[in-house]
Amino acid sequence: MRFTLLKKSKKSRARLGLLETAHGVVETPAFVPVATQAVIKTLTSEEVLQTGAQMLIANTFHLHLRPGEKIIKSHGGIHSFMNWPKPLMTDSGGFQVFSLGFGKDFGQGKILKQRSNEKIESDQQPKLLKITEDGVAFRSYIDGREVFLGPKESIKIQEAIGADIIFAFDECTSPIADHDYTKKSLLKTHRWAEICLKTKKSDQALYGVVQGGKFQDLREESARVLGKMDFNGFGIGGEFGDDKKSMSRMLYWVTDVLPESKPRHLLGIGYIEDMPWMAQAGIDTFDCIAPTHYARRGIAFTSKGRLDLAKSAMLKDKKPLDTACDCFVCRNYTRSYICHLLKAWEITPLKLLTFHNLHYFNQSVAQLREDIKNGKI
RNA sequence: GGGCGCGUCGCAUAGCGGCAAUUGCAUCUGGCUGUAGACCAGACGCCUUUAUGGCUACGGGGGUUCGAGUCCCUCCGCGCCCA
Repeated sequence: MRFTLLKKSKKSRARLGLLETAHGVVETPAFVPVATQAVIKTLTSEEVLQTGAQMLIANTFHLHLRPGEKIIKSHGGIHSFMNWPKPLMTDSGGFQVFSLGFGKDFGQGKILKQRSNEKIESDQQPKLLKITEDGVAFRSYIDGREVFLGPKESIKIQEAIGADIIFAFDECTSPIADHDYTKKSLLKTHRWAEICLKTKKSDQALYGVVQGGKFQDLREESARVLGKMDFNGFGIGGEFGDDKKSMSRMLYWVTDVLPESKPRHLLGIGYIEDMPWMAQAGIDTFDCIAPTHYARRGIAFTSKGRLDLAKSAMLKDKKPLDTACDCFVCRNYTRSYICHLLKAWEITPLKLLTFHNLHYFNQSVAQLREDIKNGKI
């Protein structure tokens, strides 16, 4: 993989770049749709291409559980398995340490939505999994068997899956973890990072993952320590504060320290309205489940905000999802029709909404690239 | 004409003497940011000083009982069977 910086903004840390991989070039900043189980739910790979997607991210933990990396390897890798010709990333499973661990225990996402008195303190363990020095003992949600994933295991699985860019196995920490817990977790993530680098034999690009939660000293330490390691790029993960300002500030701490020449991927963040400040903080790629996830809940993202197509009022609305959008869904279908299909419990509206949302997200980043090119950002 | 069965929140269901009353659908309102979830949570008789509060409620009327959606009588409506 090669990363080329085409332009650096004079107004901010925003940058325009090219990420070249064996499966093609990604123009950055780029949005990366989430294909957890080697599919963008409801769409074929051909349709995903038509949304303007440049790169997808699949998930090591989920693909390891099902169908297992051997099956994928037997197809010659994930690209041919899912018939996706363009670049691919795999997430390491580090997020599942959180989402199936403390995230589940406390019903919390990685963005603190409401203050609570609950705290995760040093040496505390989640209920459903066990975090040790060597990795994490998960329990499969499919058959209940124990599944162990550590830095070595994750890398070996990711090599078998065969994405262009893979991530180091990390622990994504919770917004309610205290400084002590976050620091210990961070040091372990750093030790795991070394093991990942040592384990990898393939020529895939490997990104280290910066952690450190909401704590400036830890974020900076993480960026500094990982930044000196021989990674091809960096993921920025973990919790992201409790409002957009603190999220943005947190990114500056990190991009201040990370080597400028290497690509940065912000893990799991990216509503439309987040894109500009993320780019301004120096983020090159980012993934987010929002467009696909919300689509299956009947929500369209539009230039006027979110639109809930399940609301009965939509049944009489003959406008397209977004009057400013030129995707095939907006050219050919009305809100009324999509509302009808949702109420009739048909599966097609989930596809139409997924397509539109992805198209809209990809259009928005394309516009962002234009804005950087034209010096607006 | 005779026999039997059934009428409970928009629809469908539970209930077999302590009930403003189960569940599903529908409806409404929230939530969702490296995806286990076409998901999750809440509301859904009316009123208010939102309360271990008041009122009105299980087809209509009457009765038994401290207490009835639940038992009895009767009427109305619906269904099935026999003539």
